[in-house]
This record gives sequence, C-alpha cells and structure tokens, in this order.
Amino acid sequence: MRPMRYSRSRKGAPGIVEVAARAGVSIATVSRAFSQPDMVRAPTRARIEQAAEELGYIRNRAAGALHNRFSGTLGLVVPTIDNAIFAELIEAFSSRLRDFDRTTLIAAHGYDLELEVAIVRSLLERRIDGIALVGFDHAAVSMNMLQQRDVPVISVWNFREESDIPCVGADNFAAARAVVRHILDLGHRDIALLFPDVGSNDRARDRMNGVLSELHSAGVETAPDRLISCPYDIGEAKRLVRRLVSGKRRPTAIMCGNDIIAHGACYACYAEAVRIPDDISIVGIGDFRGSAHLEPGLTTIRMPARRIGSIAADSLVQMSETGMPPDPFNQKVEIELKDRGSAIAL
Amino acid sequence: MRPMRYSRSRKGAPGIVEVAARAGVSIATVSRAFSQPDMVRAPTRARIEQAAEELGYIRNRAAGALHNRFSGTLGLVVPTIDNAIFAELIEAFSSRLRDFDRTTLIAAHGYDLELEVAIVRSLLERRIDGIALVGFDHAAVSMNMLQQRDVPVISVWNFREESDIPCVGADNFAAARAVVRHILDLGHRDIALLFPDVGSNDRARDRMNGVLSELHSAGVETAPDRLISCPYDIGEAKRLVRRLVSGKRRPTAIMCGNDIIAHGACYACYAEAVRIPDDISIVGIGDFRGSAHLEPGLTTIRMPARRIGSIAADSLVQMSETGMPPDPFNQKVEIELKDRGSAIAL
DNA sequence: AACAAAAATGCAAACGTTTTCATTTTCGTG
DNA sequence: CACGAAAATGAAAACGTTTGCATTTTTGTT
Repeated sequence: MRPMRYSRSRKGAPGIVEVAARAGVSIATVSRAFSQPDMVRAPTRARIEQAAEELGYIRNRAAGALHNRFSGTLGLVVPTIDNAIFAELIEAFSSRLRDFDRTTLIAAHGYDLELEVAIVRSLLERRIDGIALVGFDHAAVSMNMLQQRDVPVISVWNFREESDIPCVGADNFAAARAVVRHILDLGHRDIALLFPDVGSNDRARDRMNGVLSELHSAGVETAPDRLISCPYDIGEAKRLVRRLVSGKRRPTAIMCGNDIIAHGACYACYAEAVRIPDDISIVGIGDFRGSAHLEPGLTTIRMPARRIGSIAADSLVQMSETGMPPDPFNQKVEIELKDRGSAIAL
Repeated sequence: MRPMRYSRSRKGAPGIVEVAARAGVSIATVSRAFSQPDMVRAPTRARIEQAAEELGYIRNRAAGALHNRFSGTLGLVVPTIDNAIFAELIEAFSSRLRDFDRTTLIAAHGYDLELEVAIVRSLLERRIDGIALVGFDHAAVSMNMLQQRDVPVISVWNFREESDIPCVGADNFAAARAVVRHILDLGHRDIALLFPDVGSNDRARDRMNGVLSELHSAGVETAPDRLISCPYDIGEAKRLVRRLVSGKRRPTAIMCGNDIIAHGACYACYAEAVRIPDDISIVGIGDFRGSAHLEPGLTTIRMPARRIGSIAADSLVQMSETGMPPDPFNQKVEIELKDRGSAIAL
C-alpha cells in the first residue's frame, strides 16, 4: 500500500566498531567514551562523539548489560495503572529514575497474584537491576525468585515498621485512625464505613484495621449494616450510598476507604439532594486529584504519592549500586489531614 | 543493620549452560526448548524443563536480543501517565502486549518535545522492537532516529486520514463537531468554549478546529470573551467557570475541550448554585472515568481508549514481525455521543 | 632534554544466548 | 531388517559491548 518498508535485519545500524573506525581509535576507547567519559582525553572524546553523531550511532545497552551485570532498567509493579492512585507514583518513580539514567519497566497485575508472578518472572528475564512492588502481599514464588537472584526489592506505598524488606510509604493504619479521630472529634457516632474488599490488599486492610481500632478505643460500636463492602468504583459507590442516604436511618457521617469511593458518595448525595456537610459528613483517604475541588472540598488524608515514588527510586538505585540494603531501611512519609469542609461538627 | 546483603555479582544465577549439563543435552537444545519448543522432542523437553525448574533458571532475554535483533520490548510514549486520559490506553496496550509475550517500556514526557527526544533515544538504546507515540506532533530528530533504524512507529490516540505514519485513534476533529452539533441542535447559541492551549497538542488543536468549523458552518459567531483558554486542571477550570457563570452575561452552554475541564465546570456550578442542566448546559469530550456518574451525568463523547491501546499493540507487533506497514495502515475507532443529561434544549 | 610517574589507549577475552550447518537418531516403508 | 527421509541434536561461530592487563603516550620535574 505505502512504499515504506522496515528492513527485517537492522543491518544499517552502525555499532561501536564503525564509530571506532571513523574516529581512528579502538573500540575500547569508544566504549569508555560513553560509559566512563573522563577516562578518555577531551580531544579524543570529541573525535569519537563527532563520529558517533555523523553515523547516528546509538549504543546498545543490552550488549553492555550482558557483560557487566547491570541493565540500567528497574521494574515497578502496580496493581493497576488505570485508577489514578498509582499514576502519580509511577510518574514520579520513572522520572526520578531518568535522572539516574535508568529506565523503568512498568507492569500492572490487576490484583491478580498469579499474574504478578508471571510479571516478576518476565522482568527478571529482562534482568532488571531492582524492583519496586506495591504493598506487602505477594506470592511466595515471586519473592523467592527475587531473593534467589539477589535482586534488590522495595515495597512501596504502604509502610510497616516491622517490614522485613525495605519499604517506603505511608502508614495506612495511622491514616485511617487519624481521619476517624477527626470525625469522632466532630461528635459523630453513627458512622457508615465503606471499604473495598480487604482480601488481597494490605493497604485497604491496614486502613480497615485502623478504623476499627480507633472506633473501638473510643468505645463506639459499629452496627453490622453500617459496614459496607464497596468496590473501587465510583459508580458502585454512588449506587450504594444513594441507597444508604435515602433510607430512613441515615448515618450522620460516611467514612470512605479511599477517595474514589468518597467521590461516588458525594455524587450520590448530589443526586439525592442530601446536603454535604449539613445533612451528612463525608471523609475519604488518599486526596486524589480532584478531591480538593469537589463541592464542598473533600476532607481527606493526603498521601504524598510523588514523594513515595521519588524516594523509592532513590533507594532502589542505591541498593543496586551498593549491593546493600538502603540506608534508612524503611521510610515513613508524612501524612496530613486535609480539612476541607465535607465534614463538620454535628 | 539488617543481615541481608545483595551480592554484587549475580554469580549464583544458573545459565543455559548449567541447565544443559544437568539435563544432559547441549546448550543448543536448551535454547530451542525455550524459544521454539516444538523443535525438541517431548521427553527431552521434559528433562530440560525439570532441570531448569530445579536450578531456578530464568532465561536472559538480553543475551538473546543480542543475537537475533528482537528484544521483545515495545515502547509507549505518552505526554503524561498522571492524568487518567492515558492510563487506560497504557494498561490496554501493555496488557495486550503481554498476550504476545512482549514487554512494555512506558515513558512520559510532560508535553516537552526535548524530553521526548531523550526518551526516544533511551528507548532505542534498549533496542525496542517498535514504538507507539501519542499524537502527531513530534520533534523531527525523534522521527529521524526512528526512521534511520527502521523501527516500526505508530501514532496513537488521534486519527488523521492523511497521516504518513500508521495511526490508530479517534477523529478528534469529528468528535468536536459532533458534540457542537448536539448543543446547536438543542438550540444553544451563546456557547462558551473552554479549551486547553493548543500549542503542542494536536488532539486539542483538532478539537478546537472542529468546534470552530462546525460553529462557522452553522453561522454562529463566538464572541472573543466566550473563547477561554483553560489548562488541563480541574481546579483552574473550576475557578474560570465560577467567574463565567456568576457574571451577568451567563452563556446558555459551556463546551469543554475535555472531560477534566468539564468536571471543573460542573463543580463550579455546584459551588455557584447554578443548576445543570436547567440553568446551563455543559458538555465535554473524552468520557473519562467518573463522567457518567457526575450529577447529572456528563454529556460527552466516548473515546475508546482501551480499544485504541489494544489495536495499537496488535499493529505494532505485526509490524515488527512482518517488517511491513500494518495491514489497515491507519484505523479510526468509532466515537459515540453519550447523552447523559448535562445538556438539554433551551 | 631526560626520566619517572601518571594517564590514555589498545588488545583480546569474556558475557549468555541464538542459529547455521553438520551429524546423529528416529521413523516409516518395503 | 534394511534403507532412506525426516526429525532431533550437537558443535561452534556469531551478536555488540565491557574490562583487565599490557602498551603507548603524555605530563611534570629536574
């Protein structure tokens, strides 16, 4: 159809050999000019760079990785890219890695641990120099593969003091406690809890536990029908909350396991003409893009996704370079209650 | 601190040689057992697989890529991961590639063409088998590098019949026309336009042109103060629209260049107690996650991001395998007006 | 200008696969 | 059971770098 055609064998592509010939030096020198520039004299380097420029040479990292054991690529495995929670994390992580001249392999497993195993395997086939995994729930197989090959691993997003692999993240347990504390302080006692299924998700589980723990120590009991399981989906959350707030026994506050659910809850209230915060208080966790601009702004807990991604990248590079665990073995990033007005005193 | 330590040289890692020894075959056979399984007899293969299993062998794709010219990795370059527009695209693309046993290298350039060049270069250093770029606006340097090395390229997200590289995407020009047609049909004539800066963004530019074209052919004039430049940001959109709707000359409809702006517009109306759609009609383009659940649901144009990602993956693999342009050289995915109630007749 | 020390460069052997070609084994048929 | 064809396997040469070691060049000192 079109004349264009991709040559099957990239024959034309010049290698280090062609550059060396053109610059009148040995291939060793060319190699050094790129990987350890200050080992070669400035004029020589200039000649090489010009030759490379003229030939359109692009170095082949794979060939190098074969010799020294570093591919310059790090893996980041998230449950999903699609849901805005992890987007900031990914972006910060990979952008920070670029500062170190490293590349990021990103993969999503959709909360499927089987698939996670396959992904880890595939990343190992690419000989990544390190890997960041979201959370602490992982298949033993994955961890074994990584451990056997001594690949640096870091857990991101969630934080636990007693973690046995390095981690950087927010204390989800504490975050949940803080926000519950907030609504309790406002005088609420009839609080509906909307949480995602905590099965294969340690973040949600830690939050859930935080909530229950704080409620318990405040002596507040939660009726079974106030504990609602809600998927990570605005539409579902909206549906569930419409039913909740239109019923006769409307709670005075809704505590949402994450901001997506909280968004759905807000829309539900708009739909049912239930006023926030006058008729009902709503709080979330996570402070997603957009939460600040809801009407009224959503009271939630800010979790610094970008910071987590950036720190994780630093740690992972450090691990891969030193061959040692990172210096602060695990790092807790600060969380912050954003009181924006979607929750007020009774 | 912790006893753990990563050995600098991954000495322990067994290679194809160890597997061969253990299985009592040559390394050639082991190689074939993995890359072309049906070239080796079942019992032999079984022995090899068991040996590999016992040793915890993981093949080294980099080494293979060195020999044949295929790395099994494809690149996807997006403006940003962070903004939910491209998240679905990314996920669909990489998930489809996994079906082909390929890996995805994802990178974001933040609408910075300089950075895009660096990214393309970095991807080429990893010897990707193909690359998908969002849109048509790219630095000549990038395209030259790709062309010189015969790397299959596909443009995703936007569609243009006359594109000279293969593309798969939605016709943004037509999409904009369709939604303008819709509000014109509803009788609106005083329409505010909120569009992002169209400088380095062909999608936004095509949409803008579509809008102006449709308005023009309908003989509707747009006052200069009805044409508002708005960044891709809910907060900014909200601020601008609050001012717009609280002023004395309130338009009867707001047409937003994308759903993010539309979300901001809706929040602005909530804040100013301007009723949608009774007091004002609002339409967007893009149908993001959440648009359907706004109150009222946002009337917008659905663009099948997942489908685009999936098709792009198919095409790119096909290109890299055949060495030819993809069969349908470019593909237009269907768009659909979602009439949800945020825009009604005057 | 001569010399030693330091810096720059070259040589050649890896790195872990894939693949071509040759050789061996298996299989079907008479 | 022998024969030839087909299938399976093996030996060895790539693939494009990096790096240890040897050699050459440069630099600084007298």
